[in-house]
Amino acid sequence: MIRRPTILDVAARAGVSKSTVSLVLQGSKQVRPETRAAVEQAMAEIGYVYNRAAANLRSASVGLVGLVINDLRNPFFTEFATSLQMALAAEGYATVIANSDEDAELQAKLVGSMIEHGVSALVISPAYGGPGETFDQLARTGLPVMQVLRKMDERTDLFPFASFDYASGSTMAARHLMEQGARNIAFVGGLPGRAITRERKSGWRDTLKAEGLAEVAIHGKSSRAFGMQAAGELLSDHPEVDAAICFNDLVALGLMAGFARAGRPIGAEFRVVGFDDIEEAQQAWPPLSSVACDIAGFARDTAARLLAWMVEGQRPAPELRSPVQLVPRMSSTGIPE
Amino acid sequence: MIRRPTILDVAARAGVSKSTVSLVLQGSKQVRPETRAAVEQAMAEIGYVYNRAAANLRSASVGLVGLVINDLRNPFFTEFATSLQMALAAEGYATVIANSDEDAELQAKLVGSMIEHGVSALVISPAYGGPGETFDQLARTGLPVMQVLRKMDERTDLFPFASFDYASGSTMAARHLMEQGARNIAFVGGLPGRAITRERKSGWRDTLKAEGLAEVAIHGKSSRAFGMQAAGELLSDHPEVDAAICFNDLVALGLMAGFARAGRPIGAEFRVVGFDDIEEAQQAWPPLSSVACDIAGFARDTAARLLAWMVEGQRPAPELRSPVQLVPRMSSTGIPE
DNA sequence: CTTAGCTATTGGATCGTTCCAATTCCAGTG
DNA sequence: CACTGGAATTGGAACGATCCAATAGCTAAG
Repeated sequence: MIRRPTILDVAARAGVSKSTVSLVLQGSKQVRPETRAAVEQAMAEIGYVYNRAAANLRSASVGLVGLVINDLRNPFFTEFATSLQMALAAEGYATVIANSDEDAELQAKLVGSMIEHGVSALVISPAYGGPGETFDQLARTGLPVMQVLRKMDERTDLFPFASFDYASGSTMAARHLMEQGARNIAFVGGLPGRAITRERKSGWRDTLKAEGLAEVAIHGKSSRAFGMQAAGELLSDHPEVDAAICFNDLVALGLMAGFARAGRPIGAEFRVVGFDDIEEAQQAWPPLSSVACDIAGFARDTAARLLAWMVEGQRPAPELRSPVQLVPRMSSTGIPE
Repeated sequence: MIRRPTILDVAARAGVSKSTVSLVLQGSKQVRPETRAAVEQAMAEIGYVYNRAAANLRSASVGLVGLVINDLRNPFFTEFATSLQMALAAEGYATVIANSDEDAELQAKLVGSMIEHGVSALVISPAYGGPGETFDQLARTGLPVMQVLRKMDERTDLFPFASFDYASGSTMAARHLMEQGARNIAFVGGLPGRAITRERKSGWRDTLKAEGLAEVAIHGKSSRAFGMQAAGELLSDHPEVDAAICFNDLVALGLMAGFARAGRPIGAEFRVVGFDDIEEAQQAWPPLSSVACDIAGFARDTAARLLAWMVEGQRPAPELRSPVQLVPRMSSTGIPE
């Protein structure tokens, strides 16, 4: 295979110096329009492709942002990842998306690989567990790093954290269910002890406590399969429960599928609210009420904050909470749309 | 911010030359164990991080593979992307995942950006339309490029293509539905004219033709929303239809939701088969029959083929088809599991 | 006609690695 | 003790861009 052409080849062909070609590449307005045109034509003719590695070697910044996600298969995270990528692309930054698959070791490798590739910032929704030293090391690089949607369980204060105001969402969901007439509201899903589980439960717990109601909570993985399993558990062990707030929409959808399987309708008899308001929520039957997190907007905000940090050195506040919104649908109101 | 340490700093600290440090980095067994240890300690002490950009500048290969996906939000593609990433990670390659969001222009930009970043190979599930010259240019780079799951609509023969044997899957689905007693089988979803739509329809069409049955096809976007809409259309305009093969599981799930909304049960009265067998298919209610594509296995095969190409220069066959399998579930058999 | 003051262009040094040929080291041999 | 040969180590060139200070080209003023 032949050598890829360099700016020297372009320069020779266009009859200018390499420096001029470099200026053209950088879009400097120093160069005369005719010269620029000649250079551009030469580039097109010999099929020149920019070598970013070489450029970065000399001039620090790479215009590359790393994104490490604990579970890219979860549509909520997929949506975040793609939205962030687009927001950053609009500003001329490329994004490297990687999936740690909840594997802390893999996560450490991915982060390392990204740093080696010279990312100028990192956004991470961390996997739990694993050596916290990964993060110490990361902090020592001085790179802008934001943890989003999930706080790491060690060294939580190393990097600014941005997420949603889940606690209010939880309160809204509980109040809404009680207004609809529900009395025994269970909480389903979420691994116990995790910060995010605590947050998403807190409003529910406070509301129930204020009313002196019993608290039924079934914890587990945040998957559709678990929701289905929990449905069985609720139906057999807690027949008095007449509503559920689910850790996320996947659990809620699984729960609804479980009820459907048992021939029990969702809506007026048993009310369900989820978290995240993924696209599927409104297309399920019955449509699923959910605490909506404007994830695309959140991704844009994250991009803006990250850019402010990278470009102007403006480190964001240590903790940021974006507002959430309850979207009532048939699964909690019983009213078809 | 202070300068990142280089191998020169490491060398100074360890009391060796930069060349020795470089050898250690490359894991050469030329260096004496004691020397290696000293170098490694020095690296740890001053917090050295490898600069891949500089390394790549000198020695072509980057160990970076680009992956461009037309719709990363589709769980099928998400699964493929994450599986491919893991398969490549196991071989020491990093993967850059990008989502073109069916935007050919964005796709061109992403491909360009990846080449600039020096990927040593590219896997692409192309968006439709857009300037075919992007691909000509890509072909001219001589990089190993594989198109997967979808053929680009121009210059289809530029790069090897790997996908599933959808035509057989379609035949299996049609035969299965007829064995279950269905007579009027509709095809729902898929944009008309697209190669993949043709493939997924072909077996259905042939089977119906052989039996002299009428063909009802409703084409449209491959989304849950479209499936829901199509359900209404089927119920009002084609009451004789008693089964449907859907372009993919998302459409099928939308269709089932639409039927549920109308109070029409899925299973014995109306049978549905989807394509892709996404995780949700078995967790939906009723569980969705689907033509299963072992996407994780496919991703592994793709990784292996790509590596053979990259490392040994072994270009894969121009067209590869992985086998598919029909997974009958309640949505087509009517039998609860 | 010279020259100041621009603008447009240029050559050389530089970034942090790898590669290569050359050198040093050292134990073993005659 | 000189010499040999292999292992371990080394210095310098190279990769392809950017950056900077210097220079060439040009216009308008003196």
